[in-house]
Amino acid sequence: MRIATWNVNSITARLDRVTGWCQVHAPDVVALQELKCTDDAFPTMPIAAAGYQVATLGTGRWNGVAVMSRVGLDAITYGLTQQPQYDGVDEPRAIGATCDGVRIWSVYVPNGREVDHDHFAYKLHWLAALRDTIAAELASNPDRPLAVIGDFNVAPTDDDVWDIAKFDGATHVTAAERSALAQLRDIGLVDVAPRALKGAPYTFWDYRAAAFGRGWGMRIDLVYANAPFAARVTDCWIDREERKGKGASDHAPVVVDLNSTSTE
DNA sequence: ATGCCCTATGATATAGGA
Repeated sequence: MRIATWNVNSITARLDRVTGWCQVHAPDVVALQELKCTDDAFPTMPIAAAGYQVATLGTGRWNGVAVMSRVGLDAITYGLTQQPQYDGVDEPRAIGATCDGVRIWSVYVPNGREVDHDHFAYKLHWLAALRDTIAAELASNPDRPLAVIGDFNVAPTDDDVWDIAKFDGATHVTAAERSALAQLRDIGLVDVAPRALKGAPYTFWDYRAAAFGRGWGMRIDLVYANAPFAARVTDCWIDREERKGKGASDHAPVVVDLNSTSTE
């Protein structure tokens, strides 16, 4: 079973890239982030033509998440339990679905903007709500494979950015954000380490300053898996090829391959 | 080395990205 996560930075702008990538790599499940469109505007028909059912949560120009699946799409959950609002708005940043017995959460964690910004406090609250939501699912269904995948907007370690000295005082690398990730791991999730096909294992390169060509990347798109999921992982890798060329998202897909349970 | 930004919007600038 092949599962991918990809911040596409607009599904309508990236539609041909997404369907083309699916043709080449044949994922069974794809978690999308930053749809930047409403549910009504989501290109459901082209995605269906590519062979995928899809569950979406999108409200417009910002945020938006989805799960695409060609192996079933059940028990869809929209948003987190007690998800905090930002500026009075329930933002579309999390969607859960069960695909062939595997529980998948596609998440787009708030950016935080600046450490002294309201958005940063919102980011930490949002991560706490994510922890609580997933902890409840793990408690009620401990043997079911589960993974939270998506754009976490946190680099877990200093090695996950191209130059930690450049991040002094910046978001994405603070102790508070990394502590929130640690609390997520404490409920029984592990960070499934991706294999870089070339260079460092980054998943994001800013559009500005030719960051990709310079290797100025970050690993912020993560696979957080429970033990039953992690036990089935045969490979995890980052498709940096997809970051190249005109019309690329600023994030590369992260792919995780699982073995089958048919021999059990 | 895959190049000095990209996207959506009540657009002709702006917010947001990280």
